[in-house]
Amino acid sequence: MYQQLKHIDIFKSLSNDALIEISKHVLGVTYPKGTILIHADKIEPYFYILQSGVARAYSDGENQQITFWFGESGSVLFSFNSYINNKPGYENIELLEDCALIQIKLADLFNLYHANIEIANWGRKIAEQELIATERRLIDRSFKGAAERYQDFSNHSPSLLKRVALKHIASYLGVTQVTLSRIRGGK
Amino acid sequence: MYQQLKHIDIFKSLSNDALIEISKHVLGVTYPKGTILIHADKIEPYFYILQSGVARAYSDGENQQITFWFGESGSVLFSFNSYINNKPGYENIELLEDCALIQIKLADLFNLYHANIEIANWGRKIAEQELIATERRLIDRSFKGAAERYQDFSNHSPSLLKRVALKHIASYLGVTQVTLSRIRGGK
DNA sequence: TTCATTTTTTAACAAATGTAAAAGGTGGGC
DNA sequence: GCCCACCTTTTACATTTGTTAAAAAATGAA
Repeated sequence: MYQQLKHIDIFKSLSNDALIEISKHVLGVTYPKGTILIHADKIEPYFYILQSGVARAYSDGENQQITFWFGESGSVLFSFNSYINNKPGYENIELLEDCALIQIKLADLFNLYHANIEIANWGRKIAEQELIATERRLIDRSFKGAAERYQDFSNHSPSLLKRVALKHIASYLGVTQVTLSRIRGGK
Repeated sequence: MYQQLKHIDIFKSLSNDALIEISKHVLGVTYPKGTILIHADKIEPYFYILQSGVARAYSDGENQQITFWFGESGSVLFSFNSYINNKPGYENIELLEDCALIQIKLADLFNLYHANIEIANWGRKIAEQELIATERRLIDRSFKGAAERYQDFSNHSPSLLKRVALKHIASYLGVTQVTLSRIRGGK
């Protein structure tokens, strides 16, 4: 397992010693397209790193589903509220393709955080990177119109644009599917 | 300084030993209303904890300012991109009242993160809490209408509603001042 | 292929929000 | 107290986006 982790981007900042510690607790898993890996309103005990495939996080509203996150190879994938507050989360995570993932129990990860200072700081940086990306998206919702957000998305994530249904991209961008269709049609 | 930190909420999860370590590097400071404590496009070298007063973070657009964060007593206050990536940030932070703050150099804080595992995990939790709050706001922008976002804001932050100019609250909620005025008028 | 299902686009209309300008309100400094 | 600057509300109109429904296009399984 150690040999495998070594080549994954997110682990590249770690020393060999730290990586060996982590590798004792991880498992490679695969799930088919359509799997709901994380369920809303449940405490989900695993943390995943996506190695191949695409996933989305969404919440259910009264008459709509809002997709608010996409993951591709290299993304970390977990129930925010389970991970952070040990409480049931608000998001479902669905695999949009067959996926290969690295799996680690939250309990094991927390033990590592409290036993190994290098891993604790690695975990800190993961949260910080997610934070800055999320805040940028929030700000963009105010500054940029829907058309510009769509352009940015196509520029930064051309592969998601090809692989993910437009209805999911529409809600990710904060518009209805009809509006996204209008934007794409250039009207 | 240690005696002072002891009574601040954000430090309450720390052991005495860790708090003593931190207290060696912090300084209590005060700044008047109107001070721009953090400047966009600069690497800002300090991390602050707000003890009294109110602050806002905003970015400048072409013909508007977007406020995307408010801080009250207990909030942490720093340039995200300086702190996380050691690069110039995108936000200005303005004090909306006279403020008392605890100040610590980022360089010192990072040294503490790498020297003390308890402080490293404390820093991890700070980022995680900001992350979950920011993601919730992003999701609420899709699920809730402007009127409901305003209601939530008044319920959760009645004191901000009293102390902060409505034009700042409007952009925080993602609407124009005219729309906010309409919502408040019940129309 | 063909059929059934799902996704995407289009259309017509309704609702929400934005823009610009004016009027009213508020508070600080002289 | 008065004036000035700034903040908030109001009005009228323009624009964007949403809603609903239907048609067209794409997808996938037998």
